[in-house]
Amino acid sequence: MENQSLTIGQLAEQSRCSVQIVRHYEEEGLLPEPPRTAGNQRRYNARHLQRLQFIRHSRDLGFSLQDIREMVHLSDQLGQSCQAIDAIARQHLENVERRISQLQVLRKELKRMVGECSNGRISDCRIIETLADFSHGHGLHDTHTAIPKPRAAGQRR
Amino acid sequence: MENQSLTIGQLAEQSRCSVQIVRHYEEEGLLPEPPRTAGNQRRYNARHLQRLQFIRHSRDLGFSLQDIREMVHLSDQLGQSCQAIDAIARQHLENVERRISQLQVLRKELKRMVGECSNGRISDCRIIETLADFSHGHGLHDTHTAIPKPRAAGQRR
DNA sequence: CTACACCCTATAATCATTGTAGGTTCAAGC
DNA sequence: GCTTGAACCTACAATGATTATAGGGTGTAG
Repeated sequence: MENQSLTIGQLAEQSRCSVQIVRHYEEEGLLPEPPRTAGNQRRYNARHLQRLQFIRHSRDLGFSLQDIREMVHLSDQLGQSCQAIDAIARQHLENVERRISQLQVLRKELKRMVGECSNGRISDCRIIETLADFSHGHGLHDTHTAIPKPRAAGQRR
Repeated sequence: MENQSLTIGQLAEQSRCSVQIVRHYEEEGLLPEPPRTAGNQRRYNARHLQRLQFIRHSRDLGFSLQDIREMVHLSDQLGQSCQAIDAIARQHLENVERRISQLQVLRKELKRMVGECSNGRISDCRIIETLADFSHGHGLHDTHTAIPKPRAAGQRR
């Protein structure tokens, strides 16, 4: 059991996060405040890393920080039932499935659009026409699903 | 050809937008500044409505305001080729398709997670375990696709 | 002419993340 | 022991699209 301490930079690297976002998660109450050196720098241990990876993985799966906050707090109470966590996950799964069907409708319309464009004059452009024409229902009108936009990955540092 | 003028509220209602967002689109250069009454209130005509519907439909399809700005400006130059617009649409279609496959991977993992949770104690919870376990690759790591989050619809006013 | 619904501008909040500015600390090499 | 430079610190602003709030002014029906 290697008990060595990690700098924030090492922690970030090992969890595919930016250094800033690690500090942000601490501020948001997702990651416990680590001890500091005499010079005020954060020093982390393996448990911090584990929690950060939990957060990062959950974000990859599209959970909101609010969802993750709840799951993290729930998971600290080991004796409790995990019904609440299951409920969050099921709710999220529903959102994902709704979002997938919306995007499939959308893909269909986009495909039709680009298929019909013959790269002619703009005055004849089917894309413009399609976008301007609002009269055909396309089932996209109740899109209140909270799938967060994926974060940029692989470009920290 | 009914040439009556619309208040901003009427325009918003007919295009399923909020009043605030109409003003915002004007500020962003997507919607031309309409004439005003002596008392400084905006009065719109049918062409404003048409453009706003173009914008709204494009947003429904997930185009960014930047995309729409380009398309709107391109579409004002009727003689030009519509290659550029086609390129924007194709690019967006690619983003949508990438996003769909990501979400499908994600759905699979979520389904497995909720399937394995037996609503027992948190100490045995498979969901927590799955989220904490970061070791299995799941192909979600390069998610820099710019599909905008769908706006809330049906709750303006 | 008075209500009152609707309009006006300006500014802040949302969400998750990145970027910037200006300063401090740690550790390696000399 | 001292210097250097990378990595750290805090604090704040920006992103993108939209909603919300505050504090007013306008238009029109009764």
